[in-house]
Amino acid sequence: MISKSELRKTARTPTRLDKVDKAGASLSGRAYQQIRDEILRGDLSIGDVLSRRRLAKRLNMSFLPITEALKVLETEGLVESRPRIGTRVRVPNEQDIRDSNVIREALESQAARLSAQNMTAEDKKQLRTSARHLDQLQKMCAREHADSRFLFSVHTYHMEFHMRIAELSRSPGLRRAIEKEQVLIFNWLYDIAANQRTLPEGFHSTLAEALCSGDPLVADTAMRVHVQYGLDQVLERLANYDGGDAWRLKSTKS
Amino acid sequence: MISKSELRKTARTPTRLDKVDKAGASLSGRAYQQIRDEILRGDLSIGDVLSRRRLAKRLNMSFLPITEALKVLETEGLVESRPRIGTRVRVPNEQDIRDSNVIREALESQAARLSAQNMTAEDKKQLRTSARHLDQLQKMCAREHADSRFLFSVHTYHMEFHMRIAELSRSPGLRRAIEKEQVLIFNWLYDIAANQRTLPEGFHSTLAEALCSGDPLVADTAMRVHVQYGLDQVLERLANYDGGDAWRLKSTKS
DNA sequence: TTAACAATCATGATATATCAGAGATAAACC
DNA sequence: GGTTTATCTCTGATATATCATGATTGTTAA
Repeated sequence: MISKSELRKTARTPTRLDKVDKAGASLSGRAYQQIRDEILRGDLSIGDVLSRRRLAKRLNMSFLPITEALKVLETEGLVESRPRIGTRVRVPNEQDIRDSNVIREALESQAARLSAQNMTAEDKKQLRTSARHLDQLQKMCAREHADSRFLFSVHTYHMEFHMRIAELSRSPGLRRAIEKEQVLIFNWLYDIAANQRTLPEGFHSTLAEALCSGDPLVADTAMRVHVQYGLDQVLERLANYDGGDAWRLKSTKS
Repeated sequence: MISKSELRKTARTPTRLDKVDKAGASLSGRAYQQIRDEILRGDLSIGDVLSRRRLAKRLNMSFLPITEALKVLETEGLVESRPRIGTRVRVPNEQDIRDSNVIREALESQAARLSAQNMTAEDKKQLRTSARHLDQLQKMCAREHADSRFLFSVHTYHMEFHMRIAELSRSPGLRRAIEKEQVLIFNWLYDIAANQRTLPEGFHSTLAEALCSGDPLVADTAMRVHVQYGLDQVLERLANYDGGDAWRLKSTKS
């Protein structure tokens, strides 16, 4: 059994929402961070309309910084905008999910290759521990219906596990790319596949072992299996989610 | 021997600079395209300073659309900006090149895998032809000192060859990602390794054959070899290129 | 001659104001 | 009652103006 404090202890790298960056320097940077966080936290869900003016009022700035922030978020694929109509949190279609998974497979298998070559004994020990914890946590999720708060924290832990591997590749650029792609599918998966699917026994431990083997090809293959798993379930759930062309008349809370 | 008209004929997909998109609709979209093209064409080279006001005057618009365009180009990694100091075409360091290559390897090997599975007989035939042409063209470049106009067109042809493979993966998202990464390193490589290095005999034909084999793993490996080749030479040339902290006092032509 | 300093200039960041287009709404017409 | 149309409000897009800050340059004092 794992307590929450223990959970935090293993995840030492603050690699997710809580990066302050130099982006906080400018107003547009702060707006970017704020909106991004709210999307990632789920405060804004898929399809929610983002009014520049309302956001400006809420964040205490003119809507020019907001516009820039949304522009960036749009190029990152987190929101979508149609001229003179509106901006909303992006609603992905099946192809988007598929593509995202293809790219994720490419990037993370590359990270697996590099990590397998670069890991120290200490790295391996930590990764094995994380994997074991994660497997236990997810088994708990599958068994009883945990509250969404707990589900979220497990999801966060899962994400950090993958980001750890990305870091072990020792390629900052690759890490950034993976983080971006993770972020992209983050809210999609989290929103749609809210109740975790059941995973094979020792799902992450197996992956960790493959990485620790030191063989790039083995690591690559294991990661591909890992990423591919469960794509179909997600797609199936997505099918029930519409939100296609309804742009206005949504919850216009922000 | 290959004529230029023949060269065009084989490259049927207009997948590069000349995309008009819906980006041309808005002023900021047009600005984005224009500036991007000029960087890619080499009219603006690495380190060149981009004054928003001058650009605004030159493109006949206020500098707000320019600002948005540069913001997007910045998130794409084509330009870099320091608050209240200036904006310039991005000057990559060694790590940037390395990372870019790692990502490119990941994405393109993935494309190779998928392509190997998806290609029709017709696709294979066309790809083989393109590869043969490309090999011939590059051999010509290596032999005599061709003019930069010709070098550029060969480089373009090379890029289109890779984009063809990206398209054969049948994953629009992957294609987009590859194009973006290609664009990123495009001007770097073109500027720095202006005179082509000599390539192994039948460099691209070998790759094409691997793809046509239909085996994902073979295709993957071949693509990795292809991408990796010559990275060191590029890095060596980059070392001679400084431009580190000199922000102002550059050619302030735009 | 050189080092410190101050004025000036250019830059990006931001605010405010205005514009044009798309949807929604409701009145008017058949 | 159902359909059309006019208007009204919302949106993002753009222009202009102003601000704070870093860079440059010219001046002055040692």
